[in-house]
Amino acid sequence: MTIHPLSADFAAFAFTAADFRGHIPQPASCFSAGAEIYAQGEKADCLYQVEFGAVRVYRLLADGRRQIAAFHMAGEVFGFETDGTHHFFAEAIGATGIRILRLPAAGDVSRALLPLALQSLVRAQEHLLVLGRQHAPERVAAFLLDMAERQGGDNRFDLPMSRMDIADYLGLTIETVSRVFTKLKEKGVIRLASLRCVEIVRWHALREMSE
Amino acid sequence: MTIHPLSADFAAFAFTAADFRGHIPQPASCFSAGAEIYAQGEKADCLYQVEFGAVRVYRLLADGRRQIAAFHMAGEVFGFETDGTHHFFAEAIGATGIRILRLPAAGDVSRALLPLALQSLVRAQEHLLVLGRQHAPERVAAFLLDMAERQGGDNRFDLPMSRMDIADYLGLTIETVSRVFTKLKEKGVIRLASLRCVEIVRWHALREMSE
DNA sequence: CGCATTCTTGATAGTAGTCAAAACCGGTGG
DNA sequence: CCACCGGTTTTGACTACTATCAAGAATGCG
Repeated sequence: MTIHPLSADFAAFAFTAADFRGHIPQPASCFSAGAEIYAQGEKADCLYQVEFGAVRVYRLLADGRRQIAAFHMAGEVFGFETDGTHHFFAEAIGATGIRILRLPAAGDVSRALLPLALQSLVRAQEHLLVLGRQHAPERVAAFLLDMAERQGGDNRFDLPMSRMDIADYLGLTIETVSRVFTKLKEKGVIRLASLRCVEIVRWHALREMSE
Repeated sequence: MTIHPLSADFAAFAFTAADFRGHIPQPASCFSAGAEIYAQGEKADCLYQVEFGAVRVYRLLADGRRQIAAFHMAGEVFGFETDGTHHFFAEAIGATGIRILRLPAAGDVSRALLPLALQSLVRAQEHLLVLGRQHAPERVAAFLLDMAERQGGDNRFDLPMSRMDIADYLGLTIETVSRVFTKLKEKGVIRLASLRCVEIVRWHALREMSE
C-alpha cells in the first residue's frame, strides 16, 4: 500500500495553488456527525478537502445494504466524478472540517488533480482485493494497518468510525468485526484503550494476517 | 453505471492529440493469449489503449488467490499508477492489440487523462459495492449487464474471458459462477449459443437481480 | 446516575467454498 | 468426416465461514 502522509497530500495540493486564477479556496465549512456533504445524483461541480475529522463515501442498495467505498482523513481530497454527477453519498463521520474547492472542470488546475485522483484509484483497486479475496480476519488486519499508517504509524491511534462503518467498509457484519477484534485482543495482537482507541502490540502478526 | 461507448473514449483521447509534442502514438503491438503487458513492481512510464481484444488487470495474494480488478475492452485506456510503479499485473486475455502511449508524467497532456482516470475510479468504486455487498446471483447479473453494455447493448455478445477470469473478477469460484449460469439458463433469463457466447433473453429479470 | 446507543457474545442457519468426478467443447490428426 | 485428446465447464456431496437472530454487557452522554 502506498500511503502518503498528510503533509504529502497538502504539498501536492499546495503545488497547484498558483493555478487558481482568482479562485480563493473557501474557508473550511464545519459538518457535524452524520451530516451529508453530498448525495448520489447531485450535481458535482467541486472537490472537497478534509481539514479535520473524517468522511465516509458510500452507496446503498435498494434493500438498505450499504457499502462504504472509502474513508477520507485529514488532508485528503475527494469528490471526483466522471460526468458531473455524484455517484455516491458523502457524510461526515464525526465533527469534520471540509474545505470546498470550486474548480473549473477542465482547466490548468486539473492536471494537478491527476495524482490525487490516481491515489483514490489505487486505493480503490487495492480494496477490491480485500473485498474479493480476503477472509474476515485478513480484512480487519488490513484495515487496522491502513488506519495506523494513515495516522502517522504510531502504535496507538483512534478510529473515527463505528463498528458499523468498519463492517460496511469491509463487506462484513458488525458481529463479525466485533468477533475478530475480540480474537485479536485474545491473541495479544492489539489492545483497546477504549472502544475507539486501538493499540497495535504485535505489528508483525497483523502484517502476516493481512498477507 | 456510466459506460461510454468506444467512440466516446476515442474522442476523449483524440481531443488531446495536439498535446503530443512529437510524441507519435506507436502502432499497436500484438499480444497473444495470456501474454503479460506489465507486471507488478515494474516501472510505469506509459499508458496503454486496447485496440482489439481484451485485457485483465489483477493482483495475487501469496497463496495464489487472484483478484481481477478490471477488464479493459476495445477503446479503453489503462495503466494509471501513482508513484511510477505498477501495483498490478496486466495480461492479454485473448489475442489483443495494444497501442502504447508514451506520456510525460506531468505535462499538458495529463489534464486530458483525468477523465479517463476518473472513469477507472468510478468503475472500481462501483465494483466495490458488488464485491462487498452483493450475493453470487447479483454479481453475475451485474457482470453480464456490464459486458452487454460495453459491447454495444445487443442481446447477443461474446465473453472474451474464461469462467475462471469471471470468478476472479467477481470474487467467487468457478463452480459458483457455473451454477449461477445454469440457474439463469433454467429460468430462461439467458441462453448460451456457446460457452463464450451469451444471449440475454429477459433483460428486465437480469436488471432486477442486480438491483 | 440513568438511559440510549453501541458493542459483544452465543446459538443457529445459509451461502458459497472445497473436493471429486463426469460431461462437454474445441481443436487435431487420422 | 469422424475419433481422439486436453482443457474447460458442469454437476454433486460435503464442509466451513460468515450472516442472522436474539440477548446481554459496556460505553458514554445528558
